Amino acid sequence: MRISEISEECGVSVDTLRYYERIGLLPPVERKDSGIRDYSDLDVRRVNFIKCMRNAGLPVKVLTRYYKLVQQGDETINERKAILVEQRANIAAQMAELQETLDLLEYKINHYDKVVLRSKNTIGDIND
Amino acid sequence: MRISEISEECGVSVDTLRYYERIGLLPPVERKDSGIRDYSDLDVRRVNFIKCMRNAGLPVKVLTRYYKLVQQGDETINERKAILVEQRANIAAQMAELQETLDLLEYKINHYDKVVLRSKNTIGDIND
DNA sequence: TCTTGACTTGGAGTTAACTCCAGGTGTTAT
DNA sequence: ATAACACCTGGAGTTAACTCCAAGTCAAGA
Repeated sequence: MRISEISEECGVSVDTLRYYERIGLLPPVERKDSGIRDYSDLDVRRVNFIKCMRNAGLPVKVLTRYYKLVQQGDETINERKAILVEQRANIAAQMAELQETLDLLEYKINHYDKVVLRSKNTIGDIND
Repeated sequence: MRISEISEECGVSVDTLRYYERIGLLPPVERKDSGIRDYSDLDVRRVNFIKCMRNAGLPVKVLTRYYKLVQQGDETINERKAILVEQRANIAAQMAELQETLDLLEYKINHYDKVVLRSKNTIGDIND
């Protein structure tokens, strides 16, 4: 699979794919004789996973560390799991914060609705 | 209120407060005769709001635009509300993505648990 | 064969949002 | 009055994560 294809399939730019490889987040990708990258199905799965994690804001560094451990084999299973557990906690915390913000926005939007309604009859208040 | 106080109270660094003022996210703050900033209660509320929104990832630019509109008065109420509504949608979408990531992490962590258990009796599998 | 388009590399540039610094001024406690 | 400390400014530096570029190579169709 050529780079443009995996890029398309995973929704990650070709520049980003090469960048990930450069920094070691992706392993050195197989090449054809001509030197052109030839991504495997495993690569596709990995890129998809990375994309999902990046979407949630996991730092590239964390993912890189994770895959370094994967590469080191079974001794690192506990450490790997610890990373995932930690990131799960981070995301849960982040969701709680988003919910707070959402509530505040809800309140504000609601407030605007009231002001807009009121100002049809009386003089509008300033609100911020 | 001095800058270190509002910084403490809102959990925003003094550098960031001055930075926000420089870029127009905060209005020019009142000064004492000596030139030292003197934040008002309104400023505190605004900084708290900004902090909450920044926490949720709202870009500084969006917040700046919002406050420019606030400053322009009541004609901009609909536009302001539209910004809030849009951001609410963004956050909701973001939460959905986080949930997906959370589910995937849950699955993986669970998978690790199984592998760890299994490897107590048999030979451990590679997992990634 | 020639052109077109996708691929390669190393390195430089970009963006957001801070964060830090040097050099200077003001305020307060002893 | 002098030391210590918080404040001021303009500007430079930092970090993450890309994104773009120039100059060159390779493969496939007219």
